[in-house]
Amino acid sequence: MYDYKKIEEKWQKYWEENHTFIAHNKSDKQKYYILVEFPYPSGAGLHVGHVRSYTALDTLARKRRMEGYNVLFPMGWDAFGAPAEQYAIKNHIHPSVAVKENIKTFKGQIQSLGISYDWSREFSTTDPEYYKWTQWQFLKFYEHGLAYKDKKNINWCPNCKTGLSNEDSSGGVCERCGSKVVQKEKEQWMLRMSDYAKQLLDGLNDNHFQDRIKTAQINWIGKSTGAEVDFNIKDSDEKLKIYTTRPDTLYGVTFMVVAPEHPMIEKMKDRIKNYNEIVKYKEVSSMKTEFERTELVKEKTGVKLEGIEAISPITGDLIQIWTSDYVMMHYGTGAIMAVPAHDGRDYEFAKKFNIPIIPVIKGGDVTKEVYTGDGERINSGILNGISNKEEAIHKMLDYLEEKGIGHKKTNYRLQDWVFSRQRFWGEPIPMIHCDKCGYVPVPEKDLPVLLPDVAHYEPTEDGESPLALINDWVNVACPKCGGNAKRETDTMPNWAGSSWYFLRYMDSNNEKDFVSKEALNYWGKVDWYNGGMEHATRHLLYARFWNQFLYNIGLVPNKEPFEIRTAHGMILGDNGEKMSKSKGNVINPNDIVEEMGADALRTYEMFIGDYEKEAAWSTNGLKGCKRFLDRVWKLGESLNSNSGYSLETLTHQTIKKVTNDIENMKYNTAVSALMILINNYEKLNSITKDDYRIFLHLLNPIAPHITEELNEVYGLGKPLCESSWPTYEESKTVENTYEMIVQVNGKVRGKLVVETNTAKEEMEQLAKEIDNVKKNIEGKEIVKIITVPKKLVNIVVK
RNA sequence: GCCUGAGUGGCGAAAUUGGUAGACGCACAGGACUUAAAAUCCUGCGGGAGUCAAAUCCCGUGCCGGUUCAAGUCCGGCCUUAGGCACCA
Repeated sequence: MYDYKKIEEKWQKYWEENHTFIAHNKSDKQKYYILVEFPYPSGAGLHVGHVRSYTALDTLARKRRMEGYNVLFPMGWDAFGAPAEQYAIKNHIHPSVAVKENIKTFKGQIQSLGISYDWSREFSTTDPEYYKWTQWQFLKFYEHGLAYKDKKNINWCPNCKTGLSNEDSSGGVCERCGSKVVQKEKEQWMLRMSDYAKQLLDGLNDNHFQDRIKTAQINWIGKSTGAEVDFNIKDSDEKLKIYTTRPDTLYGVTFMVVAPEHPMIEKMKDRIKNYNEIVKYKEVSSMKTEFERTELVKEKTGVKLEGIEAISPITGDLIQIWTSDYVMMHYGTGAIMAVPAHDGRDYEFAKKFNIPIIPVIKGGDVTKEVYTGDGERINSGILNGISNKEEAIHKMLDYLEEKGIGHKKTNYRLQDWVFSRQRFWGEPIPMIHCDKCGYVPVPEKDLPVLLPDVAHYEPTEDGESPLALINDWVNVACPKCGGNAKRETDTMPNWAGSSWYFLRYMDSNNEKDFVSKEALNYWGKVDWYNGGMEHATRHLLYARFWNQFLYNIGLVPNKEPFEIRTAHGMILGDNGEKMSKSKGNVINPNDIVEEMGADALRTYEMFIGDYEKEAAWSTNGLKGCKRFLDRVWKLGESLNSNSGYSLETLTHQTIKKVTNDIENMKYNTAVSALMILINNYEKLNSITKDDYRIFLHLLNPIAPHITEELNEVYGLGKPLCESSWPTYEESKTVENTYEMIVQVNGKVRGKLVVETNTAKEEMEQLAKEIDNVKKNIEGKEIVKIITVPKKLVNIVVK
């Protein structure tokens, strides 16, 4: 019927030659910045899931341009990191070569879809021209004291031979290879993200993220409010500082627990009679990963610190001190006051080790692990008789502060970002270590620190970066004293490059600066950022942290980088499972473009279901959308020479519906509105050119090729991409008549077409005249009549 | 355990935010065209009762209860499911 392939190629060429989608950094138009997460160009090629979000935001971008905005809609590549490296090792080619190949494949695939990206701004995070600035920004973190090196137990993947962030090792397994993560003590570069916990939390009020995304970030940051309280150690100047959210239960403390790594153990070494036993316990628990400490070990373990005791700051009672790995060193103060009567974990521990339990809240059920909030305080000194939780907490806080024993304290779960990876394929951390001067930053003029061109990049056995083996790269003169020094061989995590790429797009060819001030001021924030739910915590938090830092040191004009953040749902295989080679349910977008055309694929992916939810692929559903496009094509054969809209009301309704639906990401109902319109056109013998043009225009952002072609073939006007988005008149979306519903006791007993402006009294009159209604109210008493204009009449009878 | 969502025909899903439940599409069935098939077009399509056919009636949005003239929508309590957090003090 028509050669979609030819048509798609033709219009893609047209857009390219006419620079239709090139964004300009100077314009009288209002700016609008739309961003979809850039892909990781894996060897597997484009996934139909990519097509969903790219098409969705492309639809928005095309509409915005037609609405008169200067739209920035860029695309690039996130290509550092383990997958590219693994792929390269497996196939015995250099990662940079593999990345280039993969990018070529991806780009070709994306271009065949007709997404309106501004390709002039394309870059890869692996381009030295780009990672030069990633390194430069790392130096800014260092300069401002936010990058530091610290020896600490890190999550270590024995298979990938690299350190992992908490984010990358959740569940105790390596996110990439699935191996069991172990603990390893290593010097790591860290970014002080925990300093930003409050700003990252507060900033969420300054943008419009979808609630589920906002909630995920709030949970991740993990704010909790409570108090820090000092317990004196008997016969010592030492104090044991604890953190609690329930200072109102202070009278119920019967023991204390410190984390095995708590520094007090070392300090009190001489007084702890069973020190050897404690050290042994510490060793055993340090072997366990966080995951084992929290998930696998059901039974509480611990050792009492013999020889030292704490003193309750409010009762003066002596309190035994234990160590147990159910207390974490990195949260709060690494020490807790245990209230076994009202905390499940403390209760378990007390039960096992026969420690006394003192209830302080009436009705608090210890066996059910319940912290009963409200209930009368008993055995609680100054709090006795109070039954409101908040009141009790406040009273205790006031008391603690007055006596100088404790104070209010807010804690966050968010930790510092482990920024080192012992890999080849990442941005080298631009630091030099000199025995005399310590760590010295690489001078700006020497950036970028390029990755050396070598033959081997497999990780080393001892866990050092492969870069450590390359002597003439590692050995370097100290920039400060000129003496012998060594380069840092750790590289940055994959998340580094993606933490500021949205800024670079504003001015991606700038050689003098990471982005020019003018470009930053013009484009400002990303107006609409879309990406996967899997990035709602990590990537999104890192990027916000990075941007907030740049803002705080005066390098970018906005504290929050993204105004709107949305997330698409995954596309699953036709069996409802995640697409994977092993399950044989992978759909290759290339094949679909080949067989049905890009427009059919795009239309189907927009029609498949709620954009935010996951959806199972259906080839039959795809065929239905192809059928729809064929009917759009055929509709051109029934044009008459009249002008104006044949179906004025429906046309205005459809313009309204499609316009609003695209804004609300209700693409599925936008398509269905167009299906309804074409169904109605087909019932007419012929339609006008105006009818056809408006229809093509509304469909254009979703199916851009076929609509441009038909617009040209029938000489309906200038290309749609160069025309203004259709507008509707509210008054014309309203029908002259409507179907009035008549109910008796809430049940539909009749329907009647009446004029839209029919008065209430007349509606009631007409309602009572319907035979079936008469039948239903006959011989009964009318209690009342509810009349809703333009909708219904409900007669209530007894 | 805590925090978000979601649960509607055979299937993907709609429902103006309290006002005709199932739009639109798929699948299926019957018919037209064809030597035939595909494609295309027309008709039907939640379940049940009723009828030659209708009209009409009953049931139906995870379960139980409530508010209301009216509930998929609001309230209370459960169940299932997806995601986030989690010995976090």
